[in-house]
Amino acid sequence: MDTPERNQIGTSISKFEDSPVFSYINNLSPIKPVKSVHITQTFNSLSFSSPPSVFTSPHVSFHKESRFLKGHNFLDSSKSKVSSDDGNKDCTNEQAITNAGHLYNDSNDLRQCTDSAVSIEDASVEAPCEHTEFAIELPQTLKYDCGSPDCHPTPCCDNETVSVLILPGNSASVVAYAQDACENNPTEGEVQLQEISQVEPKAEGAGCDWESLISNDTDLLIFNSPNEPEAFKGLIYKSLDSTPEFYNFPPQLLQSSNNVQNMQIVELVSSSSQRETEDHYQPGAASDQLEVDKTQHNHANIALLADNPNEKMDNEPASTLHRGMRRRCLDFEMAGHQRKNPADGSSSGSCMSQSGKKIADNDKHLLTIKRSGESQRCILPGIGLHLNALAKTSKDYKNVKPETLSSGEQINLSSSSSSLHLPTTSQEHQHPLSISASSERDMDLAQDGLQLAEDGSQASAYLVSEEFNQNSPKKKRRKLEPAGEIEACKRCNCKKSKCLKLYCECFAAGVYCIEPCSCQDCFNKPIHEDTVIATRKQIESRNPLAFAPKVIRSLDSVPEIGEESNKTPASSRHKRGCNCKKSSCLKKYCECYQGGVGCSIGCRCEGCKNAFGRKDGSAPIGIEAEPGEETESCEKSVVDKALQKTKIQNKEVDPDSAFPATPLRFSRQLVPLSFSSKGKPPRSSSFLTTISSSGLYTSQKLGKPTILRSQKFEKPSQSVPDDEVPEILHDNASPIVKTSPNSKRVSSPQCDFGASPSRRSSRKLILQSIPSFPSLTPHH
DNA sequence: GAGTTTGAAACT
DNA sequence: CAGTTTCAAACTC
Repeated sequence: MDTPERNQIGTSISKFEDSPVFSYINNLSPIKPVKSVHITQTFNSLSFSSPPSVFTSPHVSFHKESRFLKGHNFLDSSKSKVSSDDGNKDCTNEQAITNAGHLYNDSNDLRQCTDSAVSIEDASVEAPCEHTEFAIELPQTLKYDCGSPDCHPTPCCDNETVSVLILPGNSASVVAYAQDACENNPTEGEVQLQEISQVEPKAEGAGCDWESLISNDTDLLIFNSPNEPEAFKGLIYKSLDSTPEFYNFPPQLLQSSNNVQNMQIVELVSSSSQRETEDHYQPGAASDQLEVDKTQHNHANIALLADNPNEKMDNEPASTLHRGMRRRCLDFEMAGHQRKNPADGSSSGSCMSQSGKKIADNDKHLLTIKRSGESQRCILPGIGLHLNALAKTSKDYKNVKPETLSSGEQINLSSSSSSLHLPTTSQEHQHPLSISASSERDMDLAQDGLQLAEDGSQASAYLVSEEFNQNSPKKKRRKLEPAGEIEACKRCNCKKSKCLKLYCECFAAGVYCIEPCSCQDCFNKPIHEDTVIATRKQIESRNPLAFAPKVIRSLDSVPEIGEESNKTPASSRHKRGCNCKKSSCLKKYCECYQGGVGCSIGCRCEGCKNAFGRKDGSAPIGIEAEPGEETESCEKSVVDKALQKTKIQNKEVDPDSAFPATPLRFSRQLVPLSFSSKGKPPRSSSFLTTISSSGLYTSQKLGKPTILRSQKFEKPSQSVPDDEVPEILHDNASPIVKTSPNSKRVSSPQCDFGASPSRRSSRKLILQSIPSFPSLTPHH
């Protein structure tokens, strides 16, 4: 009860407190609001803390991603469930999505959000695995400004709130619920139904998976109290400022969540604006209302998206997090009850309507989140969606996209082109089936979700879009997004591999091919999910690390999402090492170079001149350090820049110097976590976090987080490159200053990681006098 | 945009 | 494990 949350939450909480649920939660609540921590940090901590459970393949960076994925999942799930027609919803969805995707990017997102001024009032979701009902309530106000007339000018973002709703549950329950609502309130109910219908298909199966996923993923805050009918499945409080809290949930809770049939939800944010919205919003009432109201008023806020407190939060009281309330249905039958409940008169109707709205809102929240991410868009270029995530996300995205599109912010979502792709909200609505399908995926998504989120920005979007497309032909294909995103969307151009081999960047990255792909006879699509998975498994059977990120970064690298999180430890290396003979490791032909890492002993390259670090151990040329630091995504961006520079500079000077440090940063923000399996940054945008492919797939279909986890765990190596680290790290560890031929001094990437940003700054220092090869390098 | 180069992936 | 082939990205023009 005493939880700090209250303080933060403020008034909203008070209501909440009144509710038994609240008290219950409090009792349980392990959750503690995390305050100060930056979101990015949170992620980091989170992600790092746990190995990339999601992926089989070891990805160092994944940890972070994984969590994001979860977030996505939630979002997705919510989306799926909620397809909202309302433009408002769209907005929310967008936000939510953005949020999810941008956990890392928080700062950016927040900024954007503020700009966008999206406010999400509430989201209450009920997800029933069994019965869980997913009611998302959105206050009318939710509509925030997206441009919809209804929307309040108040910028949600300002208030910031990003709320993410996670809905696990079976869609069925939701549907029923909707139906009830319809009965009660035909108009509202219909709308809801529509939305719900979309969701329905998935829901049932998914719900359970979700839970498991969520629980597994841990990152998610979900927990259910089986006992309580209405028990919250999960509440997450989070102050925007403090992102991290999510993870704070006690394990117990998490576990409990597994048991729980219901899903949880979450989220959100809140800001004064939200509150305002809430105020506007008046819950219909009725039995359900309580829940709804709670949700509305007391939104469970999830810090998931937490934005950088610095940026946005500061403005906002932040404190408030909406609480997501979920009803829980102990029994499937219960679900039916719930359905009835909603149906119950006004309440149901109102609830329904509300719920429906809420759902939509939830999505919106997601969207809103995305918005925040918008800023990120650009940044995010790389978010890669894993197939798993994609599947889910796609669905979710679908929902979201539309909304986002409506808001227009979506477009921004960078790379997330996915969002862009998102065709339109309409699609979502149109394709309930897809949603159902998504449900499974969603489950998986929970795991992958993080990735999605990360990748999400870009890849995910793509994937999603694809899925949507495939799944729902009806749907309007993704609205093209802003041109900017398109870049991120770049994909493969496979002609003979059917995109089922590692030749295919998409496949290798664990994502489905998307429209942007120019591939022929592509099987790497959700439609061929089975094939993809089977193929993937085969490949993994041969090489368990086949889908692991090619560039392994030392744990140190774990950077905070925020700023330096990107910093890759100096130890970062290419998984297998390159075998370059003619490119001197100075071109993207070289995977090491492409990945922004120096060549290591493991490389068999000839005439290595890798600017990031030579095989011989010679210190990488100044530039190196930076690139290494960045995540793959970042790397790509960095690399690209570096390459460009190198091209320019190299012509004159050694390529080594070519890489600029700055780009990395930039990229980082965009895609902090992600790193493509290949490390193919090339695509710039796609940094999908590589999720272990296996994990993804498994998660997708199976929706069994556990399995995935196990898999993931199996591959320790990926998770931590410690092995590699030693040499490199050591080198890096010591802040080595390298001078680029250009005369720039560069600290080794490691330095960046380990070191504070200050180092970076130091990098820029130019030391012409210093020999290109720093004696510093410990290596021979 | 076509053609070439390159090196990873896949195959033997 | 080594050698060869296939493949698609990266690169050049």
